[in-house]
Amino acid sequence: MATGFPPPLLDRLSYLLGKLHFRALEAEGEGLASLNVNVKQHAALSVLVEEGPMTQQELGQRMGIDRTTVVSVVDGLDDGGLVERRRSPADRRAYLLTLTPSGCDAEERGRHLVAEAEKEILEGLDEPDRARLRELLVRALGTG
Amino acid sequence: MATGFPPPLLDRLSYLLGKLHFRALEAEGEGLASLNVNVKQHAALSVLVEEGPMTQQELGQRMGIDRTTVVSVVDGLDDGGLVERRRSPADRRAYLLTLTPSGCDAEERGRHLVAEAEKEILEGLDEPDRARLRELLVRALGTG
DNA sequence: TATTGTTATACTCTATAACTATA
DNA sequence: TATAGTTATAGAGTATAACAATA
Repeated sequence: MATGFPPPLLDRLSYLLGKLHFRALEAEGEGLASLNVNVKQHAALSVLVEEGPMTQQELGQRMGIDRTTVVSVVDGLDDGGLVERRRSPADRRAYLLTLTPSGCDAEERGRHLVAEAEKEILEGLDEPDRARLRELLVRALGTG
Repeated sequence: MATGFPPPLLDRLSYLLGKLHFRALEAEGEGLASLNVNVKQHAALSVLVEEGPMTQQELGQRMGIDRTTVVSVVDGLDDGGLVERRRSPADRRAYLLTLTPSGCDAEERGRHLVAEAEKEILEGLDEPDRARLRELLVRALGTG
C-alpha cells in the first residue's frame, strides 16, 4: 500500500537512484528467470556476444567485478551449458570463455526480456522521456 | 583509468542506475563524514526534521527499512547525541525519537554537504539537465 | 494475544588472502 | 617471480526468529 515517499528523501539523489535501481534489478531478474540466468549472468553473455571470447580476468574488468566473483558467474553459465571454458592455446593458465549456441540464443532472448522489463519499470514515462532518462544517465556517468 | 563502459551494458537500466547509485552513495557519504553520520543516518535526521518526533517503527516505515535495521541507525545517532530516545507517554513500549539541537544542526549542515556532493556527481550535466534527471527519476518512481 | 524495541542468527553479496598450475 | 583461476574466509548490509516489556 503506497504510503508515498517521504518528501525529505525525494530530493536525495542516492535515494532516488537506489529505489529505481532496486526495481530495475527485480524486474530484469524476474524477466530473465525463465532463461535460468540472473542479471549479472546475462550481462556477461552480452559482453561475450559483443566482444567475443575473452578470459575470466578480462570479463571481470569489462564488467567491473572482481575475478573471484567472475568464477561464480561463469560457474552458473557453464553448468547451464551457455558458456564453455576452453584452455587458451596462448596461455594455458587462462580460459577463453566461449559462447555455446544455447548461450547465444539465451543472450538474444534475454535482451528482449530485459527490454520488456525496463518498459515496465519506466511505465510512468512516455517513450521520449524514457530515452531522455537513459541519455541523461549515460551522460552523467561520463566516459568511464 | 577509464577503459570505458562496455557498450552492451550501457543500455541496461539496472547497470546505469547501479553505477550512478554507487557513485552517489560514495560522494554523499564522503561529504557527510565530517559530521560523523552516514547517508542513512542523515536521511533519518531529515525525516525527523520534516515530520517531527516518531517511533522507530514509524521511522522504518517512512524510510523503507526493517525495524531491526532502524535500531543500529538510531544507535549511532543516539551515541552522537543527535537524537534522543524518549519513552512515549501514550505507549511505554515505544520510543519517541526526538532531535537534539545538535541533531537539527547536523541535519541542516548535512543537507548542504549532500547538495554539494550531488553537484559533483552530476558535473557532466548542466543545471537544467540535473533538474530534468531528478524530475524523471521521481516521475518514474511514481507516487509510492 | 499482539506489538515495540532488542538481540541472535542467517543470508546475500562481494572482496581479500592463500593455494595450484602454469608462465 | 608473477599471473589465471580457484577456494576459503571475512566483511558489510539486511532480514527473519525469538525474547522482554508493555498493551
